[in-house]
Amino acid sequence: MFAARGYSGVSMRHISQAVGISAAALYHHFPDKENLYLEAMAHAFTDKAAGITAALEGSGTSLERLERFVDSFTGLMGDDPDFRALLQRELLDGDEIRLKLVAERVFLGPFQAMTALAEELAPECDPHMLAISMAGLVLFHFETAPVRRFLPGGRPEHNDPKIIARHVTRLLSRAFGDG
Amino acid sequence: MFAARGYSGVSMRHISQAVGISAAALYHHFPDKENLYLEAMAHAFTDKAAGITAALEGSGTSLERLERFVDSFTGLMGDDPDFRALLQRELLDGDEIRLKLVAERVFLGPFQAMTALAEELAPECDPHMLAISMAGLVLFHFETAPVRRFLPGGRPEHNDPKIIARHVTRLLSRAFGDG
DNA sequence: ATACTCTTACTTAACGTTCGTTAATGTTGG
DNA sequence: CCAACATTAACGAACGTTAAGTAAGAGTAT
Repeated sequence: MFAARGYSGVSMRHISQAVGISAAALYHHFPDKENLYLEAMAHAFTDKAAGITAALEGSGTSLERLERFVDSFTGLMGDDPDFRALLQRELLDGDEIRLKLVAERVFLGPFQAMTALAEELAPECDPHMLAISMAGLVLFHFETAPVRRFLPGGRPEHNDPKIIARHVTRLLSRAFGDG
Repeated sequence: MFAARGYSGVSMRHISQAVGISAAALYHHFPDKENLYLEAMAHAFTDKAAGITAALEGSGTSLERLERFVDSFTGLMGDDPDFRALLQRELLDGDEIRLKLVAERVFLGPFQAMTALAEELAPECDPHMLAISMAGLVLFHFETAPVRRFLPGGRPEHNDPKIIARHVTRLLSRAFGDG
């Protein structure tokens, strides 16, 4: 619900109704709405990054690991749209404390592996920026899904994680493959 | 205010206080909150795309136009953070009608020019997907600004539109520059 | 086995605040 | 004088939250 409607778009009564208990009963389990939200986020974000990091840290050439990363990342975003929405809402609404927490607890591991891969792929490039570019290249295709259908050339298959992965892999391979 | 806090995070009384009139007076100018929001959006989105389209449709080689597009797009996002935030909020919260309206009124022009450029750059590539990739490559650097400072290698200059533009241009040139 | 308490999980009812919105009423410049 | 623009006051609904009470189960002494 937070993924779909945002923090202030979901009331305690909405949640209670969805769970099947009274609104007051929620306060038996969570001290207040903010803590409920934080625990929901912590639950949604737990173990999401493990697969990504594993794909990046496995064996193989840098191009093979790049392809595995893109496959793993697109797969994650395709499988869990709520995770992606929560993430992007947090980027818009999260205060300093929450963003720092998410950065350290969720992003740090995979991001370090991504920068390491970035340095292998393009040593003359800023690894931080290249890592961000790789992630954005994937994420934006999911982020724009609801509007792309109204843009010329938009087809349902463009929302298929496999198709997105192939496109992104090809693009990045062209840039860094024959380095 | 809608860019910073979202639709349900801003009340009519908040707006009235910011404008310096009573909440009731707002209803002299707008029939209700939703229409006020829609007019605010329409205002924020007006003429935003003209510069992008111009950059894409000018003269020069495809690589030159690519560079001009990236410069123009990063400049726009750097100059008007509210526009970017509203755009991303709309992608999260916008219903079908609103998204279709934004797609046709704001995105269609530049997106068509982007797909045309994409076809020149990489005829064997899906132009729709490549256009999205070009946009995402730029936007994600702005979107992640608040969290990148907590990630390794993050430096303030990474938020500089010029630096972002140079990075993205180089990346895309590597992919499509040498045929 | 019965009666007792204690804890856990829940209920209904209500608190005070804020929400979007409307009604009725000034104020004011052309 | 009148249309435009503002005001104050209030409406009912929804908000987050709290208080007080209840039903069910576990553990334990009698």
